[in-house]
Parts: sequence; structure tokens; C-alpha cells
Amino acid sequence: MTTSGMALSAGLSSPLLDGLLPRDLHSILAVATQRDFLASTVVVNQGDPANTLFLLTRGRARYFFLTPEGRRLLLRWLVPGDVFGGMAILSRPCFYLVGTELLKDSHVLAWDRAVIRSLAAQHPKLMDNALCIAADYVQWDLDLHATLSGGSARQKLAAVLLGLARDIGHKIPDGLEVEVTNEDLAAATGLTLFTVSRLLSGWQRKGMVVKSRGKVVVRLSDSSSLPQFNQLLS
Amino acid sequence: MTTSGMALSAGLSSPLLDGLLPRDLHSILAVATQRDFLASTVVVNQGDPANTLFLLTRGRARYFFLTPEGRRLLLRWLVPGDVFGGMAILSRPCFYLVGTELLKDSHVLAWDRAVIRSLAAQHPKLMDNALCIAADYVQWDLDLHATLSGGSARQKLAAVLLGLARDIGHKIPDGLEVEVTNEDLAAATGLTLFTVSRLLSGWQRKGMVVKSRGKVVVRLSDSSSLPQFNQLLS
DNA sequence: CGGAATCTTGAGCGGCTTCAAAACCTGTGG
DNA sequence: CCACAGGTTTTGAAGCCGCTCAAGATTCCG
Repeated sequence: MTTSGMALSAGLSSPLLDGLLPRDLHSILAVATQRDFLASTVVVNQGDPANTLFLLTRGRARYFFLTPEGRRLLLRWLVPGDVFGGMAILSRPCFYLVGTELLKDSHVLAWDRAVIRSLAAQHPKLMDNALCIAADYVQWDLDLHATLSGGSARQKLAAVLLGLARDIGHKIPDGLEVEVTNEDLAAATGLTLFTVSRLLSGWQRKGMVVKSRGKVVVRLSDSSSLPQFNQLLS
Repeated sequence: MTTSGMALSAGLSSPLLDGLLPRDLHSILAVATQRDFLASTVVVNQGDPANTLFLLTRGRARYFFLTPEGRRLLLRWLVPGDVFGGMAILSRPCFYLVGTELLKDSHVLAWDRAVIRSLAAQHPKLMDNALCIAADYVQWDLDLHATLSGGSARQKLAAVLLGLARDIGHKIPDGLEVEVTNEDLAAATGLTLFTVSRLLSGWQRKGMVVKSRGKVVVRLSDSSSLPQFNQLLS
């Protein structure tokens, strides 16, 4: 509807809708349902039938994975424009591989499986974009796998923290502020709470980060670019 | 051509070509190039432009990933019907994310990027299948990530070894034979050569596996199903 | 102020790595 | 047939990194 159109016309770009003609874009948004959720809502449950595709238009979310043994792993953080519940677009009905929870009050667009499948048939570009998104997931997974497998705790935490700063960091005068707890970092790296705390304390002593309750500021040297991994090591 | 048609008509099924009408299937295979390679050939180099999509019709292959620090990680093993170099089907030109090497003398079908893109436009089912394959990659990555992050060395090796037995194990009288070296297992799990050797020795003493140079036999209890993870632990 | 969540610090331990050395297996060529 | 060289596997001993557990400090909010 008009509402949905508004949601995206405000300068928001999405990997899913990129490259579509305004005309097609409009007809796709016209059949979306707009929904609002409160922070901490679990919108998608791992293991549920993948019946709905979501697009985050405002707020913040993240994927999580529950292992058979009950551990809870944190994966990717999502920003406006990102898609979740993507398994709904597959030709064969499937189940959600991961859960998605909201970190802030958020707005999303939702398409039922039948609807998004029909749209994908009419607009091949949608499938193109979906494949690109999937490829991006694989790339992200590989990147994580490379750093988590076989590195020291220091390297793991540095890689994850810098990734978060790049993806979801707010720019402030002397660095990038990332809203994560030590527990979040532990669940994202596979380390313990204690190891994370000790490493961050060490970095703070050297002035590379500033910690406070619920957030970490990654200090930027002088240029506006992110520190390299080397700069966080030791 | 007829040759390509033959390659698939011999009872080979592929996730990429599944569900296509015989007529469409024929026209797709008609424009494929058949190529043969020797074992140990690196067909796809990580980082190269993704110009060709491959389908393995005979032999065996595997993905590997080279980390920035020079470590070599082993990912998935590929069997006939599997695709590699899949980034070539994306709408935006990309680079191969991983390398692919052959473990046996192999036959493959190859499509140039322009060709497979054109085919995908004519046959939407191809894009459907590509997305399913991508989703499968994500699922596989998640599975690995869950077991490699936060488990003991024993659990990691058990998970990887059982996965290999399931995917590429040959059935023999008293178990599943898997053609891997200790070094392969180390590179696939992120453990050291020595830890792998010690764990396998321990399991062999308990009669759960039989090791010899370049292969491992995972012994099956009595039913023909794979042992559960529990049975390999300790 | 009190309570809950987050974060810090310390001490001890265990599992995995590291390094060194030797045993083993396999195909090759004399 | 045996010796040899290359790759593979085993074993041992030492050391360190990150985990575990316990206790306390800090921050935030009602």
C-alpha cells in the first residue's frame, strides 16, 4: 500500500529489492503487510515452517541458533533493508534454519510464502537478488569460520568486534560505538564471558577500546577507517 | 550433446537439474561442455572471477578455503551430481569464494557464465534449484559452526567423521570406509594432526573405528544406520 | 535504598598444542 | 628381492591458553 511505499521511499535500500523498476517495486510493496514489533520479540523461531519472508525497514535484529545441546549462538546482526525468514522463498517448503529476534522496536514488511513465490515468478530479478543474498550469507559464514577455527581467543574476539563495528557501529566523535554486552560477544565468538572480559580490559588499558555497561567503543586511530586486526592483537 | 545427455541419463540425479522437464533438460545439457580432469587438479581457484559453473558427473571433489594467514581449511566433499563454482550463476559478476580440487579422476559439465545466465532466464526452475542449493550450503555451514564452536576436540572429530561417512563413505561388510588422511581430518576440524591421531587411536582400541593409511572405517553396530555421536564419545 | 543484571578479578586445572623423534607403510628402482 | 626415499602415523613430554568456579565490584532502575 501507500504505507509500504513510504517505508522504502525514505532513502532505504534493500539487497532484496535492488535493481527493480519503480513500477515493479510498487506492485511488490503493494502486497506486503506492514507489521510493528517491540524490542526483544522473537519474530522467527528456528525449526518452524518457513511461511513468511520479512524485510526489516526500521529497528535492529539478529539471528541466533540453538544447538542440540542447548547452547545459544549469535550469528549476524541485521539492519534496515535486510531480509530475514528467507527460507520462505524456496520452491520447496522448508523450515527456518535460525531464529530472529529484535533488539529494538522495529518495523517490518511481511510476505506470505505463496505471495512471495508468485512475485518471484513474475519478477526474476527477485530471485537474482535472493541468490545474491544467499551468496552473501555463505561468504559471511566462511569469514567467520576462518577466524573462529584455529585462531586464538584474541583473534576471534577482534574479528567479531570489528565486524560488528563495521556493520552496526554508530559513529561518535572518537570511534565507533557498538551496543553489545560481554555475553553477546561470548555467544558470538564461542568464548566464555570471562575471557571476553579479560581481553576487553586489556585493550582498554591500551586505549584501543572503551567499555561500559552494554556497549563497547572501538576507537579509531586518526583516519576514519577501521583498525586492522593487527592493531587489536596483544 | 548426446554425450552430455548420456552422462546424466545413467541414473545420475543433480540438485541443480532436479524437477526439469526432459525437454528442457536436454536443451540445457546440449549447451554444456564436457571436460575431464585428473585427480588432484585444482579446477576452481579461490579469488578468481566466477566465469564458469561446473557440475560433477563422475569422480570426487572437495572445497577448500585458504585463510589470509595461509592456513588451508577443508569444507565440503562433493559427489557426482553436485555443483561447484556456483557463484557463476549470480546476476552480478563475483569471485569464487572457495577453491575446488579433485580427489579422483573426474568428469564435469561446464557452462560459461553468459550461457548459464541465459539458461536461468529461460528456465526459472534452474534459479529455484540454485537457491535450494545455496540454502543447503547455509544449513551445512550452520551445522559445522554449531559443532566446531564450543565443543571438545572429541565432539568435533566425531561430528566431522560421521558427516564424511554419511556423505562419501563406501559401504563394506562391517562398516563405512572413508578415504581421508589424518591431515584431512585435522584441516576439516581445525584440530592438529596429533590430536586427531590420538583420538582415532583411542576409538580404535574400543573397536569403534579401524584405521589404516589414508582411510578410516567407521564400524556399524548391527543395524545399517550410522552410530550416533554418543557412541563415539569417550 | 534495594535488587537485578552486568562486569571484574583471582586461583587452579585440564585439554589441546607444540616440538622432537621414531615407527610405519608404499611404491620405486637398483 | 631388498634398499631407499617420501609421505603418513604414532608416541612422549612439556607448556600454555582458555575454561571453570567462586566471590566481589559496578551500574542501572524501580
